[in-house]
Amino acid sequence: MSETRVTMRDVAARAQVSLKTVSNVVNNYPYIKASTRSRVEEAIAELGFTVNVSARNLRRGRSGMIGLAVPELSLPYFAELADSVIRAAEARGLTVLIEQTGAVRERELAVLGGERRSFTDGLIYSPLALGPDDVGELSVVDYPLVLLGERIFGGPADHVTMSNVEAAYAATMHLVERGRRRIAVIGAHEGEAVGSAALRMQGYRRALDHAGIPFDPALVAEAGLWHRSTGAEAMARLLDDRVEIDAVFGLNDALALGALHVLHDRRVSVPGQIAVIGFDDIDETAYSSPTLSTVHPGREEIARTAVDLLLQRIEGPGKDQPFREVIADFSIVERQSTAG
Amino acid sequence: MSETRVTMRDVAARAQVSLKTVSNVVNNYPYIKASTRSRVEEAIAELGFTVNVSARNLRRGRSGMIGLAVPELSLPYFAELADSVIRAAEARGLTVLIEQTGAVRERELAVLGGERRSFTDGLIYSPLALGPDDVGELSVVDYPLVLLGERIFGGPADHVTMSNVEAAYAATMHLVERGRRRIAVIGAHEGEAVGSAALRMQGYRRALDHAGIPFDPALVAEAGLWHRSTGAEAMARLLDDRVEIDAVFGLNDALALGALHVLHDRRVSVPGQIAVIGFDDIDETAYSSPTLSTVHPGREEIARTAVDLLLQRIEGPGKDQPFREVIADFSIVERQSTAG
DNA sequence: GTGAAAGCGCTAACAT
DNA sequence: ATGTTAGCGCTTTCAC
Repeated sequence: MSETRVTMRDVAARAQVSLKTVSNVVNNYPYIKASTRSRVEEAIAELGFTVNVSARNLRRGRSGMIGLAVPELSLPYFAELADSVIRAAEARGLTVLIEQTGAVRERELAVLGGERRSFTDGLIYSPLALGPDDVGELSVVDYPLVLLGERIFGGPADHVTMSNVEAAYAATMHLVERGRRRIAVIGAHEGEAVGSAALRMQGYRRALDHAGIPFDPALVAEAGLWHRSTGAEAMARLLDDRVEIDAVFGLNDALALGALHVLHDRRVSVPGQIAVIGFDDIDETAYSSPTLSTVHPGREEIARTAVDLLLQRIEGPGKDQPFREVIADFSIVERQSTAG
Repeated sequence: MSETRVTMRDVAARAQVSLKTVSNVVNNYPYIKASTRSRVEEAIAELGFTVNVSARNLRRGRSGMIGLAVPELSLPYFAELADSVIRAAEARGLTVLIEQTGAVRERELAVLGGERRSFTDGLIYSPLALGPDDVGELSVVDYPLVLLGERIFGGPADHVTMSNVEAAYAATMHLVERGRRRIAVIGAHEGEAVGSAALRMQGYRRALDHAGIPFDPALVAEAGLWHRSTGAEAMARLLDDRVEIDAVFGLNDALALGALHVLHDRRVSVPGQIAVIGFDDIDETAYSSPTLSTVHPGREEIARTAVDLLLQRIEGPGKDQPFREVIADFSIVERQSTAG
């Protein structure tokens, strides 16, 4: 069934050339006589040769593969991010190896020292459970690393993030400008100083301040995990507590979609009685009922930038530069849930 | 910044043992004196040694890595499938390399002969654009391969699929049993003989036959791509054409969710006026408004089975067995969209 | 229980 | 424009 693998040596013998010439052809070395090249290509085709990438990697000391560590692919934001990273990497000739951490601190740390780091040229790392206390773990890292997200700032690595505070400010102002004053927020993490939750809350409060609306703690609903289910639960709690509300800001889309679901269930009209805005602009927001206004975080740009920074650390001119922090652009996408 | 890599040779020198002994320790070879082992482990820790996987792979002729080719991670079904496959593979000590084909025939074929096949021990392959005519391409494959889905039956590879016809029959009967007679179906692919669309349509028609309901072509809406947007368009077309409808069967959840969206927009009550059922049981169906009844296809089981079959082809007792076809169980999940 | 030697398939350096 | 040589880091016989 499985014949022994065809090697370059076989191709060389068949094409009556040296090993090196075959290698040159395979690697598109430019200076090869056309006749030689075609003879080699013929032999390759006839024998069905493909390079052994393990051998190539060993020799080159590089694998052309980068890791992407995300919490979970079943969270749409990360699935879409992975999609974008794979495309961006492909455009640069890199292959992406996805690792799921489950947003568990232990597993997030394990990824940093895992065996996979030895056959990956670098890592794009999107932690959800790590915090500033873990910066130490990052500084022992001796391979190219790009951080994504807002868990760790000023860490010993390149960092791509978005302007969370400004974006949350803009989202809140979007509601304020439409006459809303009792704006609930879903997804807060009490006592947390870093992370998307804290930053987005900051933007929310800043907008209220700016608009002269007093901050009311009763309007803040916690949600540890940012899933549809927790968003739904938080929304239900707010309604059950009979808090007066005319708008909801979900700190991510999943939360907002969960909230939307509960509002629909309870026959609360959106945006009539309560306007809703989310954050992330996942695909689904364009097809919910009603469609969800949200913050578009520039996912593609983030992915592209992360890959580029990593590539520069791997080989490029950025190899020894000080660590850089890139902040991606955002925009507000207005849909039905805040219309009118 | 980057010191030269620590190799087994360095560890051996430090621990005063031979290369082989270090290798034995790293690979958990059982017969090593405890004192030797701990000395080696100490040296490994002190030097921060990790095995070079490229070298190991080259030597072993295996990488411990399997490919998973899917259309797109941004399609929730495939994101969730990828999640499941990664978990199942991890449990067997395998790493998964995801490849996106974009559901483009050309790219689906390219994956089969791609360079990545040379550092992957096998492939789990979920084509969307291929058909029976492409079976030939599969038979030249000389590595372990497991097919997923319903594009290719009786092909030269192991195959994991679900009982599409029976599941679609059950979904349709679910509507019939709730008194629905004018059941529209969204997502048909005209003139296609294989694939999920054709099989699910078959189940639909069989259920109508069984219930003595005449088949009405006016109730069949095409949708080439199974996205929310195409589902929404198809639903809008049906409504605009004023076809009499009391239920909708979306051939997948995305289509059904798109339809749900349009119904909500047009103030059609679900399930009051029109009941809706989908297919796939993606996470989102539990949080739409209303929640969506659907077919649960046993995603976890499919993933686990696929990994197991592949592993058997790679190393196990199944290496030279005839090709197997495994059909996973399904179940109907009743939610609000068909309740009452 | 441990060591010595060979070589997996490829590419980089240095010829020619 | 092509060939020769050496060796990437590891595992695998086969000795001892």
